[in-house]
Amino acid sequence: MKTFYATTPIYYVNDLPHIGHIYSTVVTDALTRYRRLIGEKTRFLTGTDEHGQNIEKAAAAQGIAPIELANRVVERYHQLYETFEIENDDFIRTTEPRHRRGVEALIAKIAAAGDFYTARHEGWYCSSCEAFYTEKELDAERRCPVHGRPTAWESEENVFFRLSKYAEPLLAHYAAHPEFVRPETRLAEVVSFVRSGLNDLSVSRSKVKWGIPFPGHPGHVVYVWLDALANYITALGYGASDDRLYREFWAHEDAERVHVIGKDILRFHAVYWPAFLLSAGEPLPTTVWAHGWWLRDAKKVSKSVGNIVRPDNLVADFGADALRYFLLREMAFGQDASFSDEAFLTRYNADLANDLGNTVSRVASLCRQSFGATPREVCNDNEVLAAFSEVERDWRAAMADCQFHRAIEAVWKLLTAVNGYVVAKEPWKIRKAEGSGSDRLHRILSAAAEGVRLSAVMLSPFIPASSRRIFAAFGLPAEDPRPEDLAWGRLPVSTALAETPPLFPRADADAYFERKDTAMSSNTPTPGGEPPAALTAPAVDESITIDDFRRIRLRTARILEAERVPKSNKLMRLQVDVGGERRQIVAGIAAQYEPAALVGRNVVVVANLKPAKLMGVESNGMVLAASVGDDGRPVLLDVPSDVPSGSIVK
RNA sequence: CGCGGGGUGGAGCAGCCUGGUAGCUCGUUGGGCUCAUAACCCAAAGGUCGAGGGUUCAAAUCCCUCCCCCGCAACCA
Repeated sequence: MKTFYATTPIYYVNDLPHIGHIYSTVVTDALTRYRRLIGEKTRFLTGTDEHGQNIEKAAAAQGIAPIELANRVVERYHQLYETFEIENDDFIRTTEPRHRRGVEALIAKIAAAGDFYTARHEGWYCSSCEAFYTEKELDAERRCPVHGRPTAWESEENVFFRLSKYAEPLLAHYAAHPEFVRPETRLAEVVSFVRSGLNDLSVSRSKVKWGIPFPGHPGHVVYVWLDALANYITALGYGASDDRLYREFWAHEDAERVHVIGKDILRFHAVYWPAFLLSAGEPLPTTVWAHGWWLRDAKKVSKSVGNIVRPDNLVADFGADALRYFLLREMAFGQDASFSDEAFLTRYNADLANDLGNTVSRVASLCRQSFGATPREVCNDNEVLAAFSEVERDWRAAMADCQFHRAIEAVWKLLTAVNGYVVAKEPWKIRKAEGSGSDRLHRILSAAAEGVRLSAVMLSPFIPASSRRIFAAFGLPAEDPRPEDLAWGRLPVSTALAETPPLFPRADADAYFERKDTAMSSNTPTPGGEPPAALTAPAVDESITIDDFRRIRLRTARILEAERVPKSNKLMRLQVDVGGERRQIVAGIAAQYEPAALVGRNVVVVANLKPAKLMGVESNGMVLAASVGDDGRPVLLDVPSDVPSGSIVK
């Protein structure tokens, strides 16, 4: 039997859930719900990645054990999944014994294939990346290119995986299975990366303690990615005595295996992971689907807190389905999209309130007013039925290619067809002219109602809770639909209908933003109650004591010289006089100020800031400036010219 | 040559791989309907598809060059 297995990435517990995590999870949920709806046997896995030095450190900083930190974040995820009705079949945590056992089994197989060897690994190590860098990759200060943090020379005996051996087999696999990476542009990236040559991969760490001990190498733990990627099969019982799920959903010729990921972790999923599996002699995933990123529309959204409406507020005010809908509809799956509150409100009102919600209430209320029930028969010959056949075909085609936005668009065509049909047939006039016993009236309203019901069926993977409410509005049980419900003519006949509240009450966008403004700036709680805890960062007490403040030495200073730092957009090199002492300060004001206009100005500087190099220029302090407007444009603070330089500011 | 994404009617986007009437949503204008959440339906206006060159019978789409914008990073100490 054909089976379908979908996974999200496992989320690093270093970070609280955000829009990106929600998106990956909602997408995978929608995909799995769809496959189940068309009659496939599905399984949906998500979970958390809990090992690594970063977790170790974050936990230490909070004075708790790593597992305790993980437990807290996992709890957030569970709350989040409940809010969004995520129907995962399993939730794996890499700290679970079943995972460790599976990783050990995978490592045993790779070892048996002769693909591990030990060697000395030396290099400049960044503890934030948990990665080594070559001299070339670092700057003059030997700082890590990712974090800009200092690296340290480390030398350790490591286990290496013969990744280089799999370059050719991987390329052969990509060529034979163009669907292995989607969208296609991403496959091209992967191919070019592998063509450029693969280095063997260090897969053990001795610096890290918080991880799975590497079998046969005391003092070493398994490299986080080898550990993490294995979750996709360890959760199926790989390496356990009962591995039925693994055989059914992974190692089966009719098993489809899809990893939904963000494009930032493509390399790990499309190169390392299949190489591990090839080595172990296990089947590869069918498809790695790399989606784009949600960008924040910087132009329109103010960075000051007042104007930002966060997703948790949106959920509190409009419901999780509204956000699910927005995420799936707004992003062309695979590409980047931007998230803005204006776009959300527009989608909400135009699509959910006006089209979907209004159509449901329009048709339901026509039935209720005419018969107090659903029509007494189902009409099998009408324009809505014709539209449905076409829409269902488009919907399936779009979903087969994970084009959620197109699938949704298709369903909207059916809603438009229903509305057009109702306008053309004018059932309210028929009721007046012929009464509620009219055959014509029953047939017309049955066609309209059946169109709405089928829209709800096709939308159920995306907005499950709303679909159930629509079913209830038409006298059906408020349950997720089953494959047989995806056919014309399943509307119950002559079933009493009760009045139902609007599905998506129309929102007044202007009032909404205004209210949010006030709520935020006056620091009062949101009227809708507490936002879901899962989306809220823990409160931090940001007050400092007077002693903290005294540690900052603020002084007035006079600018003696100013010149732009070569090849820099923002940096200005200043020579200032601080009470007789001359020092060089670099400031990010070159875009706003002309050097000549700065000379002779009196400013405030932080005199005891640790020196730093910016674009290779040393800076011994910081010039204070107000941050103005959305883009934080710096405006220097002026000091009256009669204040002597070097005066204390407090 | 830092990495990546993008430039398509007023706004936001799809189409580009697999050349052949430029499509969707919002907005605007006019009309229709009054069952429905001031919702719905119909129609119209509005585009040198960033610029230039090339390939071709034919280019938004393929090739080359250039310009501009946005993330991230480098540089906001």
